[in-house]
Amino acid sequence: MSLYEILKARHFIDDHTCSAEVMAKLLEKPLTVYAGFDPTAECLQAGNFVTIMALAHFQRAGHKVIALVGGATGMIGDPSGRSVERNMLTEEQVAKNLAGIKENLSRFLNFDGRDNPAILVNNFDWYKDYTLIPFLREVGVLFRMNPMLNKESVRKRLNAETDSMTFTEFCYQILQGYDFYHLYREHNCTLQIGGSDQWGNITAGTDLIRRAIGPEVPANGLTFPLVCDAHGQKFGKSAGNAIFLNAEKTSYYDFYQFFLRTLDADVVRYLKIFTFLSFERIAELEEQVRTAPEKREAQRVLAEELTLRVHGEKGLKAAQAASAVFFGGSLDGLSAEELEAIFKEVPSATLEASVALGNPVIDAAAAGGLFASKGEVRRLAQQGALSLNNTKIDAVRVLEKSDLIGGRIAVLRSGKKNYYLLKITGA
RNA sequence: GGUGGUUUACCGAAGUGGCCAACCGGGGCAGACUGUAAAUCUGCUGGCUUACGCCUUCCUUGGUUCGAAUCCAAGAGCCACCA
Repeated sequence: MSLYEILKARHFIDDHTCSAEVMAKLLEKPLTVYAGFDPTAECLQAGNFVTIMALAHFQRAGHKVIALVGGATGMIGDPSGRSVERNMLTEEQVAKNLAGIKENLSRFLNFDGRDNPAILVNNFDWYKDYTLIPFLREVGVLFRMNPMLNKESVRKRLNAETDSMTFTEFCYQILQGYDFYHLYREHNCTLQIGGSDQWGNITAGTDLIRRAIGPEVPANGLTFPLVCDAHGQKFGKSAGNAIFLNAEKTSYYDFYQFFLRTLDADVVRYLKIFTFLSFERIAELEEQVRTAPEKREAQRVLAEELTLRVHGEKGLKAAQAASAVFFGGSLDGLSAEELEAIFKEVPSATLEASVALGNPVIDAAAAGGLFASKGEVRRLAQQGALSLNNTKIDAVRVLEKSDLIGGRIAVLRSGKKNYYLLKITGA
């Protein structure tokens, strides 16, 4: 299978700046290709997976890949929404984020190999000493207002009733366009890939290169569809929070569970996009989704593949152990130590025995700061949503010494899957 | 700089002197049903010693009034058009 066919079959192709035939042909010969990442955090998110996997497919096919981290563009950013505030990242912070992102990427891309290693660049390196007047004289003159204004992202904002656009945001496309040009000159990079929302920024780059070098330069762009779930929600968010690749920000358990909860309607597509599993294996799993959906075998494979790749054997084991307890039901026979290990990432509160014991459980839960307010805990209890050590309790249930496992721990649960640990000292 | 508009809870959006802790929709949380689904139904969604009680809320500050999200004044933010 050619790279183009693979990308097509795995849902990585949305559009390209040339015809499909030309693009397919271009991909047959080794190219240098790049994609950009925002360095706003010290690690990447599940939302970056599509881009990462696309780069990985390119590298596997023998192309040279460049991951560009937008240390400069990230500072001015694309501040959609109301809060125009963008943190000016310090140089140290960018350096730190850069290292974290490289670590994340290295799970998918090969940076070290002797043959065809991927490289990581930071666009701050070529902007930090580029001052305004030279930039305007050398680069600014190559941009025309009309195409800039006609970009969909700009037009939409100009016509919007709210959220008008600042000059800074408007200039974003110039910088991203220049990035491509810079990489073309430095690394002979002739292809930029990105999500379909990057189309305007990518064409800004191809246009700039053509204008600066000439029409014969084969600079091209390729976009992939934005991944959404069957509800139309953007992929990579759980309860409004992004799924991060660092265990400190998203626990092994949450990471694993996020993929385990994939909808039937999405899971096959996700397997194609987010794993390297063969098409035969995916077809098998697809068959299982059809015949035995309640087993959720495809979801399990998806969660295992990704957890293993991102968090390794250890992370996968921890996630599965926690999942077994959370959904297996019983806490019987587990020691306080084991519980602490399994519930390591779960919110916990430490309370004095003198204040906690003999008083309603809901008081302890509220006092520990595990819930927004006491009213909320009471409400949950009244709705029958609260469990103590996996047994439902009501609002007046008092915390007894006999509730403490190992004399110091009680497991509190609200709803089906929200666990909290109450640690009692001095009992 | 000028003119007009706008500002209500997580988001959207009603409310234009008392019946307002504020209709409704979305979102979220929870319960039933389930496959840790989906769909559906139901309840909840400012705080408090659960209280037909109290407290803090409708951009801010001040005012009018027995009484203000609602009226007045000043200010701030945002948007549009014009310069």
